[in-house]
Amino acid sequence: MRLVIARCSVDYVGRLTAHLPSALRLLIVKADGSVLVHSDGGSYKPLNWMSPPCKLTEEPGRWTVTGKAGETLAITITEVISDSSVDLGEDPGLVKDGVESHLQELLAAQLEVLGDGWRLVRREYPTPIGPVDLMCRDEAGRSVAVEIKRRGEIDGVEQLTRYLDLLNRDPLLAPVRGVFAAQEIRPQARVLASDRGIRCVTLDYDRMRGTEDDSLRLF
Amino acid sequence: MRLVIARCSVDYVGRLTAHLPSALRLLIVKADGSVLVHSDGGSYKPLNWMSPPCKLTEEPGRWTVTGKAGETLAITITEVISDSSVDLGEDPGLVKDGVESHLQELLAAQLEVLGDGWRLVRREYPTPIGPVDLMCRDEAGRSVAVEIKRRGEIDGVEQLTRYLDLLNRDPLLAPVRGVFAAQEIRPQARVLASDRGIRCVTLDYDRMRGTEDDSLRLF
DNA sequence: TTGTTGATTTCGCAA
DNA sequence: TTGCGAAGTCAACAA
Repeated sequence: MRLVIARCSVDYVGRLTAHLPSALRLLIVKADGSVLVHSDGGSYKPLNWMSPPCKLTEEPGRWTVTGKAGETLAITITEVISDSSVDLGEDPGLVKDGVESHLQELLAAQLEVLGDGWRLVRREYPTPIGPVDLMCRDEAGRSVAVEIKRRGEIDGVEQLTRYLDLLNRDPLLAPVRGVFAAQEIRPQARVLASDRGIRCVTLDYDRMRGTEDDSLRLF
Repeated sequence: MRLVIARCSVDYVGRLTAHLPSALRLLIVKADGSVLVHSDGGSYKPLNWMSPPCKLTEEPGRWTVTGKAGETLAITITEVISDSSVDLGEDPGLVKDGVESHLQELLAAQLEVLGDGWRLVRREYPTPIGPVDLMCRDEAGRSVAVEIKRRGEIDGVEQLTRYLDLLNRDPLLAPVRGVFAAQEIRPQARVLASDRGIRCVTLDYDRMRGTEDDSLRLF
């Protein structure tokens, strides 16, 4: 990794055209050739960048980075404050926990959260417009489509509605009811779901994870 | 801006829980207190970070960054390779060109892409649930609502559907047809649009921009 | 302040 | 490889 503090102006031409007037900035060149142009603020997103795969050509006072699809990042450098390189080696990578797939996994294993006697038909039940998170049968054997979100918003209710419209055209499944399950459900989403006869269920992630731990402890 | 090259492990607890095993990484502390943890690869996104507003507490071998909503980023440092600071000053910021608004502008000026004899009623035609990108009349004077996206996905079709539902309640406009125009339209969005009687049009941005240039060259 | 929409989105999974 | 949905999305803009 190479770190350069320099006064530079930057021009990007690709999906869009963008220009950065001259100023002091941090330029990062990563091992894969990608380049980031950071200012001393904003967010984690650079002012400008080039994603790998790309190629950096260096001339005095001018860097040209060319991407795979022909995008170019042209950096004009008028003053270099510092320029250093360091070998960081491979990174072992990030370990995440707590995302939607885990919620889906937990709920699939704990269908009793939705109702006693419920059975799982399958996870990621395929439809022409995308997979339904969980397809179930309730205690009376009736079809239920379950949409799971970390945060329940209107989009999720729309998504479930589309699935239900489609699934209800299948005489082998119909009638199919809907359950919208999320860690947190926004009031607007709750209203819309209610209006469409969709049941909302708030999931307690910590408790569900705890239940999983408990069951593991039994062995 | 402060740049530190250090061997560190990182733990984030917030919306999710994440852990980074010990490795050599670049730590960036920006003027607003935000912290980025970068490895020598990936994209412009850091492995881990804390967005402003936040507060950095530094003890020997341990940084604790606390966000506004109580999220914490704990960095345990076992070896410091380098540690330097530099004042970059304010950044003049980025100037962009070529996004969705430009597509809308181009299509409004080249309605023949949609059909001969079409007329523009207005851009950003207002409705109670948001503006329709283009409201037109076709060669026979029939109303057409046009939704423009850079990439056409299901959400865009839903959006246009909501507009059409609403517009068709207005006897002065009804019946209103829909056109979904985008540089690239995803198959699922195409299926949904087709199912709802919405016409899909793929826009060639470079060609449309070229046409604009051609017309400019006439003067 | 809150909600909505776009993004040079990036990232990860599955077909 | 490609398509598609999620993201600690971020960020700009309107109500």
